[in-house]
Amino acid sequence: MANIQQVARAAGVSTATVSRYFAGLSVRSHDAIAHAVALLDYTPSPVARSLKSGRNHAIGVIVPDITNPFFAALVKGIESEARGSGFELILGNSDEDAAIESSLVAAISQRVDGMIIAPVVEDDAAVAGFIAGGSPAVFVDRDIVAGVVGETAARQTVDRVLVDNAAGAALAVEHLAGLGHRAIAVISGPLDSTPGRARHAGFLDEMARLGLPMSADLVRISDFREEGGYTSMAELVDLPERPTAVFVANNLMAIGALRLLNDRQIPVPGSVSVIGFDDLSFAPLLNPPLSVIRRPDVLQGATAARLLLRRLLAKPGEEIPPERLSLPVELVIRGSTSRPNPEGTR
Amino acid sequence: MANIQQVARAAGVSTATVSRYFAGLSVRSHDAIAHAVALLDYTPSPVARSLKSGRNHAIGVIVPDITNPFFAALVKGIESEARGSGFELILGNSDEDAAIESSLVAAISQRVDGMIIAPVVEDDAAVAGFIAGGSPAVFVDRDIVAGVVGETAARQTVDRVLVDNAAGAALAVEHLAGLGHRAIAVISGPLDSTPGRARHAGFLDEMARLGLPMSADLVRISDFREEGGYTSMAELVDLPERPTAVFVANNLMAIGALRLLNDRQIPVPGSVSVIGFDDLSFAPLLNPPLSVIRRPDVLQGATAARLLLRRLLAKPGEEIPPERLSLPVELVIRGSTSRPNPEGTR
DNA sequence: GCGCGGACTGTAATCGATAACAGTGAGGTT
DNA sequence: AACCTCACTGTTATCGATTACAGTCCGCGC
Repeated sequence: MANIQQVARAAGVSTATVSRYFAGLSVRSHDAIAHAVALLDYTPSPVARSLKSGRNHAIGVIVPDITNPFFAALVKGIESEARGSGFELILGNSDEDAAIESSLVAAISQRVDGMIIAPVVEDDAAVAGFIAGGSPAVFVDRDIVAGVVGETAARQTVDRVLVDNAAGAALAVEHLAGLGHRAIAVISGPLDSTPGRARHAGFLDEMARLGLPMSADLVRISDFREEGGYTSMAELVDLPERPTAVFVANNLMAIGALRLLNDRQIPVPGSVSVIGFDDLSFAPLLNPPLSVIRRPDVLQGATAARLLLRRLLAKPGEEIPPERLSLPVELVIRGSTSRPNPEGTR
Repeated sequence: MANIQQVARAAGVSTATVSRYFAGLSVRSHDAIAHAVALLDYTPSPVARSLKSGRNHAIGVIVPDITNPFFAALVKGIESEARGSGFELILGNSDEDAAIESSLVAAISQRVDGMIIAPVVEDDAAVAGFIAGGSPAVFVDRDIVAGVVGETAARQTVDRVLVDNAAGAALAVEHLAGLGHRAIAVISGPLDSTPGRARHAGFLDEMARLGLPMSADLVRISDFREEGGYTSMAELVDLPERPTAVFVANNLMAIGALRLLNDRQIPVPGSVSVIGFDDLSFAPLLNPPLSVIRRPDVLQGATAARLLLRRLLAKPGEEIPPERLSLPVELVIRGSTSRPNPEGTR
């Protein structure tokens, strides 16, 4: 690849003039430079530009699992928003592992101008360091909790794009209770994650508000993975008093739960109603079609990207107060939830 | 972030010595430097290193649609392979659009050392330029065809990781024919893509080999998207002589096709058998469970990454002959395929 | 004591671009 | 004619690291 010196020589000007040409300033030798550029197929080196300017024109995106359709949709939303602005995406997949997440953040923090992070846990020193270093970040599905490393810095320059997890969980409980269910179980995600905790709390609060009984047996804390949903559901159906309905706190665990019910040939919703959190494009085609709490996934990514780009494109000195957005969720009723079967639970 | 000068000053040595310290050479002031580095929290700037060395320690990954579970799995495979080697991933989503793909390649080609591309079409000048510039690339699902821009350069330095598309299509036909189907339709992808063409040809060849009748009505050329599968299936079921089985050449179109059948309440496989290409984690849970031709998706990504890294890590001057790997596919029989219903097609 | 080799070190050029600064020359004004 | 202004241009330092080259210093052998 040609460099600016070769172009300058070919056009008979200095490198400064070529640089100005690319900055859009008016230049006497405009045509000669254009000709030399075309001839040599020259593009300014982004690396050299980065070094000089301190800006990378790249944003880091860290997700726990790109094969989870929700995160894929999130990345798609981010991508479409970033592309137009000339920012590249550097992607990291943390595999739901906090240590990997940490090392990913450390590895890319000098190559990006900002990050969008859907964190595994809420306390990550590498993320805190990135933010403390003055770089902007946007948290997806992670609120800022007190007493955590880097909390102070985060309150100032970190935007958050959340969904109303608690309301979603409440919506699910309300729906099931409205159908007549009383013995409602929950398969929750890790409680040290924002969505895990918020959905769990939303579930319990709504159960209490409706005066529904809640036994410890009916509460399973799992891991947001398909296998976790599978084994948790196995534990629930083996209970002496099997629940008539289950709220599963994310999409992968819901798939795992359905798979267990399928394997055991337990009719859904005949014997157990199931409702998940996070929609799936193929949810209507499942057997039975899965009722879910849906959130705007692509939009959540696009919003995160927009908040980040707003900071990155701000004029120096411009103060931008951190945003905390909460996107609405909705109940999508399909075939996996129905009235409880009066003939008993088996 | 501190720079090498500050570290050098703090340790009382020159920048060259600090640089050598990081290169692992033996240095008298080892401890003083280590101390200064820890104190200042210094990490060498990857941008400055890139500029000096000409290597970016990044690989570009371009996929048509990250929300397609196959590509998500592919990226996961690439990611896990790249992480260990200290290479970052720069991701681009082309949205199945050749022009976007082109501009993505152009935008990142100076920021990466190599690319893994799952191309939309087979002829892309930007990709050809990247390769002609001496950078290695790996094609996923795209063979090198004669007469295309950059063909010559590509033959020398481009590895390919394919799957045996034709064999997969033949396997599907064989399965359906074995069940007794004769009127078998196909919903193919774009014929200017390698998998589109190879699966299409594999289908037609096997139909001919088995002596099964083939009418133009039964051949639909679509676009590998869910909506395309939906509309193509609508055309097929409206045919006066409705086929008893359909081979759908990718996963998203298969979902679309199932959705149409679902919407029209056409029993599967009672009225029409359906078999897809590319498995889905939730395929067993669909209604009915979808029979598919399966390929090793994560492995395909990991393999592509390994081939690319092998070139990137090679000693200068080392000649590496280009590989063309074809991974095996397998038939997964589930509930969406059965014997044709003798009572007719409706 | 002198010279030599080996181990380490500092100086300075370099990668490719940008931008502050100091010209340069054409055109207009007095 | 002298001078000023304006629009553009070239020279050069700079971003942060690496590395060729040219030392420096120490211990050892003669």
